[in-house]
Amino acid sequence: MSPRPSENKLFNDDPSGAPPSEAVGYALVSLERSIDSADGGFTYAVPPELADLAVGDRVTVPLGRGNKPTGGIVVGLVETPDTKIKRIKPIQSRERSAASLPPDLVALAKWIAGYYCCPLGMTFASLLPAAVKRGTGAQQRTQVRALTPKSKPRAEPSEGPDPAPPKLTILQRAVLDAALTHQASEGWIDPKDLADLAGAKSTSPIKQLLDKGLLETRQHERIVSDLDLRAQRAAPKADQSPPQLTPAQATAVDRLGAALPSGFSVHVLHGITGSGKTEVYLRAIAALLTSDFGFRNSEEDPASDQANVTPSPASPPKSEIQNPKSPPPGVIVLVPEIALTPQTVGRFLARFPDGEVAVLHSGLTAAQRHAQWQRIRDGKARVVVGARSAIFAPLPRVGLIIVDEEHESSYKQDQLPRYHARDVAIKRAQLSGCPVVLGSATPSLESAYNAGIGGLEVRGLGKEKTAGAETKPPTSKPPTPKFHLIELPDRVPGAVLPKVEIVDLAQERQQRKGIHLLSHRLENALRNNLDAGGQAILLLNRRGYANYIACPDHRCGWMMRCNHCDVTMVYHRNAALPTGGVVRCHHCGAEQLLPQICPESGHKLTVFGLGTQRVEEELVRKFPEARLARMDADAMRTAKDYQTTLDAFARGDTDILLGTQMIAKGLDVANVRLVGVVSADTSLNFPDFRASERTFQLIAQVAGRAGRGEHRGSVIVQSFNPDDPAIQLAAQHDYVTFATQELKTRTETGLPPVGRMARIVLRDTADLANKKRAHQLAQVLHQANDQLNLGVRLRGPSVCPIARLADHHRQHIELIASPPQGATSIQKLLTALRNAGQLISDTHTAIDVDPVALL
DNA sequence: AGCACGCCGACT
DNA sequence: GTCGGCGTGCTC
Repeated sequence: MSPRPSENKLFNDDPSGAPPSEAVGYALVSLERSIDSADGGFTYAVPPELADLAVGDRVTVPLGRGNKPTGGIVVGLVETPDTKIKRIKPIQSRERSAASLPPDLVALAKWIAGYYCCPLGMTFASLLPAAVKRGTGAQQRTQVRALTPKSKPRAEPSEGPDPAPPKLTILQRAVLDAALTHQASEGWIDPKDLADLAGAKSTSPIKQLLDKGLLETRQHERIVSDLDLRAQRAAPKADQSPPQLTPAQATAVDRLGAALPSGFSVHVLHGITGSGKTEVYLRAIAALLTSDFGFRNSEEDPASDQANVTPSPASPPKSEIQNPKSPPPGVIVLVPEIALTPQTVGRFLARFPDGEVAVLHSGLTAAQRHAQWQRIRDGKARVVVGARSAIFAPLPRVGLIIVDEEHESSYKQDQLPRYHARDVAIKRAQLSGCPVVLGSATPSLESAYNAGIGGLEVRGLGKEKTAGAETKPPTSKPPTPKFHLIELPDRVPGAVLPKVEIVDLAQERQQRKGIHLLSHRLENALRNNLDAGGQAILLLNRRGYANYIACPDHRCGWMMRCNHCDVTMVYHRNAALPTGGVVRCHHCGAEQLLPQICPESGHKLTVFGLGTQRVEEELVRKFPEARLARMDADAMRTAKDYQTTLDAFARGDTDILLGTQMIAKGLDVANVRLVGVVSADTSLNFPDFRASERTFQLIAQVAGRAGRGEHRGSVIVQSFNPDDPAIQLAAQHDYVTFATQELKTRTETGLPPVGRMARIVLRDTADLANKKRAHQLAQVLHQANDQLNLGVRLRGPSVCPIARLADHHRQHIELIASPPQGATSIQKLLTALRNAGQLISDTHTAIDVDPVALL
């Protein structure tokens, strides 16, 4: 094949700047550059040979003086371009169709770019894996199939008509039969596979058949990848059949089953730890896969009012994504990255056919990711299990979305685009007209609020309708919870909630000399548990040995801080070093040897505070015979370490597993009878309005690891604040009371989820210039806020809780909006400034809508 | 993001 | 007198 000449001509003959006369239309192309234009892209002329260009196609266009070839996504097609555009260049070429995006993902990207204040091109960069763009691992393969007269009638003039079948050897006959058999089910096949199928040792009989004109070939793109999901399939257990459902599970499955054909809806699945949420997911997925109901969009548009999801003006008309001849629906299952273990994936693989499941996570190689992506896009894999970015899985049609452990803050991306996968999931479900399930034992307060947990009256549909300009026709609906609540209040039969005990560390310290990170109570419980042959989990949400290195002289008061950040350095022990260890900054990674004396007063330095290393040391001292494993970011270098450690623990080869929050999720080991929280205060003392919520979640989640077998589990929580409601209520397994109280506080303070929030962080190596810019921006924000009469509360600029990070001084401005129109007013304010070019997210400016971290 | 234009210091 | 520093602004 020779290159099409017209392409080159279009690209070259452009001296006058006039659009080529042969343009058949114009396309709005979002470029893979950080260009933030209001309409989302640049206009290019569509050359005749690309007359069938569609939204979602990936194209190469000339950009700038040098007409540098630049990649982009077609986000719109128009007949006549905007007259304000001086010059319109033609699209250079279209990329392979395998790298194009389904139209619903284009609509989703537009929403994300608008809502999270991120240039559309960057949003696409995050949506479309680089491996897919580059075509990593793609190889052209020759495939064959039997040539039947129907499939390709071809005149063979040299041989003339062949009424009699040519003579075939036995092997050739076998190959042809195999090809015909295969063709009935699958079609094309690799020559090597066909030879294997026919029992031939080489492909030479295939060549013979090709020469005889009985087989035909084609070139087919295939992605070479060594990811074999079958290897991850869960080991066959004794009970291969799905377990009997509890009544609550059965009700949950029924309700989700009823929702499947009914368009968009949101369901909060609040199921305590061990209540069998995963089984509910599996049943709902099975129901979806076997269903044959038609495509249906939601009649109303409730997503527009949900706490974190507001419609963008770019929301497509329903007809744009409606497709009368829909492919069979698939499902996306989001799981926190940390929980994406072979065990988790194995449960899905064990229940659904190998070929139907695809897995997406950060550990895949580029070629593996590409291969998974393509299987999803081609409709081969209908069950997608993956971490945050799997919400962008290119399923031809989405019929169900599940967000497991929806409260997990790791669903929020901390780089551009700063999206929250849970909220994107809700938006995608709305665009696809399908249900979304948010599952958790400790739902985020956002979900609790929207589902009516805690008895708060959610601002209903009616009220918000009156607020914005782009509202829907008024409804007479009374204010009702926007999300449906499904509860699994009991553990599956045989499992009982553990008993939780709180140990007052202040009291302990009075009664006992010396430094003990493990209280008497916890120590005794560990001893008894060991003697009884039980396993234990110890949680401490802090790495290292000690997090303060300070001068013991109170008059001096020197404390070791990072040279580049405004935080204290953490001591990490390393016996191999002459100083006994290093000090490390957990924010910028700076590291140096542990200093011995105070640089100010010359006293010998002391270390205090606690970390996993120090607990490990104490455990070794107090339980020398116990088999101990430490699991934190320092001890786990690779994903494999993590797996090995977990496997050993699951096998019972480890008595005590000590670790940071990475051990709090998903671990399901029957023999864990004791869980200890070494310090509940680390998360409680965080300068963040969500500190209580995080503490409750952490304790409840880790407590859920205990007593999953026949023995009732026990949990010991150590704290200097034993009376704190978050700790008390977690100990009582009382999520609803906690949520009720916390939502009351949030209502009083106007904080999320009742109010809405965005945060702008400005950073610069020059402190003064940074402050100045922050004040200017705040002023502009105030002006626009007053002019548009939006009523957004503006706080700051003020110094961030971490005032300096990696040599950059940091200022922030907080935007808070209260209901009823809070949902939209922040976005209106940000969009107004963005379109006026006064708010650009760049290296100095980070805009975080619905922030989860406020440091 | 690139890449160019543009206006001020140390060099052949 | 130039080479080149990276500040500012534009790309359909």
